[in-house]
Amino acid sequence: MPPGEAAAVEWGDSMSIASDLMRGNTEMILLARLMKKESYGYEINKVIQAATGGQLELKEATLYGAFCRLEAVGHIVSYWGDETTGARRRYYRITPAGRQAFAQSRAEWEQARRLIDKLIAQEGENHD
Amino acid sequence: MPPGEAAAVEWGDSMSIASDLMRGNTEMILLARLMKKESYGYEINKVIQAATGGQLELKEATLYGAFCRLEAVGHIVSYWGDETTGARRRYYRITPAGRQAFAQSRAEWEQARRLIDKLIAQEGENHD
DNA sequence: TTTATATACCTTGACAGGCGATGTATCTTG
DNA sequence: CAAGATACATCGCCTGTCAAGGTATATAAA
Repeated sequence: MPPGEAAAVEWGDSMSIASDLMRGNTEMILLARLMKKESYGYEINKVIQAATGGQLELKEATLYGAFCRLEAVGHIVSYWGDETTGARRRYYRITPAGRQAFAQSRAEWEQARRLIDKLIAQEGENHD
Repeated sequence: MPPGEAAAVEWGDSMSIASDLMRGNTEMILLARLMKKESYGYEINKVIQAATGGQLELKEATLYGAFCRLEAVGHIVSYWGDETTGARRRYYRITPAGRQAFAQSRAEWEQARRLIDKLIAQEGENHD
């Protein structure tokens, strides 16, 4: 690792508790991207990697599994792009129900985040 | 629900995405309690409920499963209390390795939290 | 030409943590 | 005596993530 480069949170490798930390947030993160613009799986994953400085990369099985669940409950819809060159792309668009679900997810995340932060606060620790 | 009472995050019921949000944080939360003082399962769960105003309650199967894992990897040790009355209690004490693991977990949690918050930030949302 | 790399999607089986359900035992309160 | 609180434990299920493998097209290097 080049000096000065931060250690990535390697989702899925031995030193990572992180895939459990991500659990339940994957769909929210995807919806967040689709709030900004409709897009397709491969690009969304690249954008997430770029936005986090390479610290977060969704695995393909996780990514497509999440898209599948989101479409099944009507939070997104998909359609094939009309690319005349290169690999085909399946585009996703968020639905009104998806926007609502995102708002709800964000609220639940913020509540959970507050609770966890409260429970691991350092005041009063016993160092015997 | 009485007016003015906040809706609890009901871990495990139908409207709750929350048990997935908790995944991977259970052990950290238990270690956080044991940093403050050694204690036993039932009490720890009550303290967690009190500290979160009833918003978070670990299920017993979750609680004891987590203690079991923590002990298996040497992050806590357990011993039977010497109660002469009432139900027996299994007490837990955090080990030096457990303190180290907690510090690491907290760092990973904070990193994950930052990443998630960044990815769901609202700037630039597209409301077409 | 062949090979490798990037783009782009999909599926299968295994794994692990959380949960509902159930069981045990003791003590207190009505 | 029945009910509820205290206190611990276990079983099997469910679900999201992952490793591994597969398909196909385009471009760059050998």
